[in-house]
Amino acid sequence: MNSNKVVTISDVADKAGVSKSTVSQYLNNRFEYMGEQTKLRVAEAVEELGYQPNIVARSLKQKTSTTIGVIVANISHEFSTEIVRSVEKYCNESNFHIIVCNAEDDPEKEKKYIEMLRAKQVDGIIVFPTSTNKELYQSLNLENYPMVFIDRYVPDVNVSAIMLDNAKASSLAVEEFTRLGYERLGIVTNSTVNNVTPRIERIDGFSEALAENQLEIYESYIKGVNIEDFPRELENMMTSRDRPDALLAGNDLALIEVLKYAKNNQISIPEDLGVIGIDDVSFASFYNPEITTIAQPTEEMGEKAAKLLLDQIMNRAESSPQIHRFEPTLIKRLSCTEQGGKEYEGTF
Amino acid sequence: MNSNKVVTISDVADKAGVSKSTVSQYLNNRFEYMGEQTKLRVAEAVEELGYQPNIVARSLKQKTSTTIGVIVANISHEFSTEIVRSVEKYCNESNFHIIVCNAEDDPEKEKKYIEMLRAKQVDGIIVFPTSTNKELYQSLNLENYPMVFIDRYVPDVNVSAIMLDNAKASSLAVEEFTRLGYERLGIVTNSTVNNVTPRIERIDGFSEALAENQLEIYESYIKGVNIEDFPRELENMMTSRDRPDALLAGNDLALIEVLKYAKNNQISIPEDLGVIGIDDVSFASFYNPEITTIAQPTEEMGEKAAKLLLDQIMNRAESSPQIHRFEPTLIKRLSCTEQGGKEYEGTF
DNA sequence: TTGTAAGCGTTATCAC
DNA sequence: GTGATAACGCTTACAA
Repeated sequence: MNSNKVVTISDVADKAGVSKSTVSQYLNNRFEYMGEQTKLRVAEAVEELGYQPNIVARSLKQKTSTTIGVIVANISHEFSTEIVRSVEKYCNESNFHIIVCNAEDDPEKEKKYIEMLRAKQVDGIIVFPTSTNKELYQSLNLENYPMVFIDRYVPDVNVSAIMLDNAKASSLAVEEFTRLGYERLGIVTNSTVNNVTPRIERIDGFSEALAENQLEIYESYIKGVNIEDFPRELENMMTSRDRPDALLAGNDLALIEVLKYAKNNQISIPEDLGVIGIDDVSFASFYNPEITTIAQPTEEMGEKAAKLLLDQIMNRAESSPQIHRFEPTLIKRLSCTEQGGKEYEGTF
Repeated sequence: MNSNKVVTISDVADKAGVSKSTVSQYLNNRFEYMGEQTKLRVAEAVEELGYQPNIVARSLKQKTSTTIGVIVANISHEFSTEIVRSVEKYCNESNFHIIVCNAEDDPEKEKKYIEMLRAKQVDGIIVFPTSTNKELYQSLNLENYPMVFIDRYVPDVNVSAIMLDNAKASSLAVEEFTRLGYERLGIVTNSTVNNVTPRIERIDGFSEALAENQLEIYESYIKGVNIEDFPRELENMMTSRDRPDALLAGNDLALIEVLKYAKNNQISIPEDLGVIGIDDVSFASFYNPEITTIAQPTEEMGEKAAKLLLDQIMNRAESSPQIHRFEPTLIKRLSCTEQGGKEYEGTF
C-alpha cells in the first residue's frame, strides 16, 4: 500500500483535485452546493487513500471532543460498574466516548482527574462527587461546565443529580421487615463521616421509617462505619442482649460483610437474622438463601445521567438543574421471611 | 474573577511580558537557559491567571494524546471490569487516561470502536479481541500501532498477548476433582463457535488433563454453548444415566448457571455435584457452600498489559511480541470435597 | 459551486 | 537566554 505517512485532508484534496475546504464540506455532509462530479471525486479519493479524519485537529478547532469523563467514587461497587456500562451504552449511541476514572474515594484524586479531564477538553463529566470538593464544583458550575452528579449530590451546588429515593429504599426495607414479623431492626452501611449523601439518607430514612411504624429505635443498631470495622461492629451488635433480628445492608459491600459474618458465626438467615440488601447484587438470586434486595434502576439512572449531560453539551438543557429521584424496587426473596413462630422459642 | 474567556499560553506570555515560546519552555520544564527572573514572572502569571494547558492543542502538535483505549469483549464478566480497574490504576500512575469501550462480543462494534479511537489519536489500545477482525488487527500491526491483546489472542497476528495459562487452569481443576474422588467430570463454558481462545484452550486442556490422568472422557459432558442454552444443556447432562459428578465452570457466567441449576433442582454441592469455577468471583468466599475456584491474577494481568502498551508507546518496547502466560491458582473451598464415602451410598 | 486564508493553542526550529 | 515564526490538521468566513 501507500507509505506509512498518515493521510490528511490535504492529501485527499490533492488526489481529488479540489481544495481542502471542499473536502471538509464533503466530510461534514454539507452537500448543498456541491457538484455531483466533485462529490464523487472526493468520495473516491477518500476511499482510495483510506482517509480517516483527525478528530484531535477537529476538536482543537471546534472546541469539542465528543468525549465525556466519568469519575466514579469507587469502582469496587457493582453499582458503579453498572452505571459505567449504562452510560457507555447511551454515549455510544450518540457517538461519544467515555474516559473512566476511579477516584477511590480520594478527593485529591478526584480533583486531579477533573483538572486533567478539562485539560483534555472533554465536553462534560458525570461524577459520583465527594463532598469535600465543593468549591471546585461550584467554580465549574459557574463557568457553566456541563456536569451531572450521580448517586450523590453536593449541597449548595446547583447541578442536576441522579439519585435513588434513598428514604424510600429504607422504608421499603423497614416495612418488609415488620410485615414479616421482625422487631429489632438495624442498618449497617459505610462510614458516614464524609456526609456521603446516600448513606446519610438511608440511615435517616431508616430511623424515620421506624418512627412512622411505631417501632422501637435501637440506636446501637444503626451504624455507618468503615468496611474494615464491620466484623467488629457486627460482633458487638450480634452478641448484645436483645440483638437485632433483622439487618438492612446499605450497599453491596455492607451486605457481603453481613453474609460473611452470618456464615462465620452460624447465624442462620432468615431464621436468626432477616437480611435485606440495597443494590440487587449479582449473586442475590442464587445465593443460599436467595437474598431479598432493594434494586436501583441502574440502567435507567445511567442513561438519564448521560442524556442530561449530552443535553447540556448540545445546549438543549432542561430549564434548570434538579435532583432526579429514581424509585427503588423491593425484590422479595428468601433472606427475610415470615417470623410467625418467633414466640415459640422452644421449637429448636 | 476574570471573564469567562479561557486563558491560553498567549495570555500568560502577555501577562509575564515574555513570548509564547518562553512560556512553553517553562511549562515543559526546560529550564536550562532560563533566567531566574523570567521563570518567576512566568510562574506568577500562570498562577494568577489559573492557566491550564490545552492538551488537545498539544496533542495535535505532538501527535500523542496520553490516552489509550480499552476495548472489552463483554463488560458483563467480572473479569473484564477487574482488568479495566487494574489498567486504569496503572495508567493513572503514568498520567494516561483510558477510554473504555464495550464491544458486546460484536465484531462490527469492535471495528467501529477501533476506528473511532484511532481517529481520536489514542496512543494505543488494549483489546479483548474477537477473532473475526483478524485483517484489521493485522493492518494495525503492520503500521506498528501500539496494541496488546488480553484474555485472548488472534492467530497469525504478531501482537503481545496477556493470557491465562488456560490448560493449566483446566488441569488444576481435573486434578483437584480426581484427588477428591470425583470420577465423571464435565466442563461447561460459553459458546466456542467463534474460536474464542480461552474457551477453546480450557476445553482442550480439560480433555488432555483427563487423558493424562487416565480418566474416562465423557464427550457429552464437555460443552461450549451459549449462556441461554445452559439450562437445557445442564438438564440434559444431569438427567442422563451416569450423570457427571463434578463440573468445571469455564467462567463466572457459566458458574452462575451451574449454581442456579443446582439450586433449582435440589442438587447439593458438593455431595451430588462437585463444582469448580474459573475466575474467583466476588461471592465465592461466602457463598453457601463456599466455591472452590481457579483465580486469574487479574491485577497483575491488567498491570502487565498496561505496562507493555505504554512501553510500546514510549518506544521502549520489548524485543518482540510474545504471549505472556499467567499462572492460575486453585483456591480450595467447599464446593468440591472428599468423596471417599461415595461407595457407601447407604449412609443417608 | 469552489478556493483562499485565517485561526484553534500548542511546540519546535532557529535566529538574535 | 529569549523571541519570531512555522507547523500540526482541521473548519469556516469570505472571496471568486
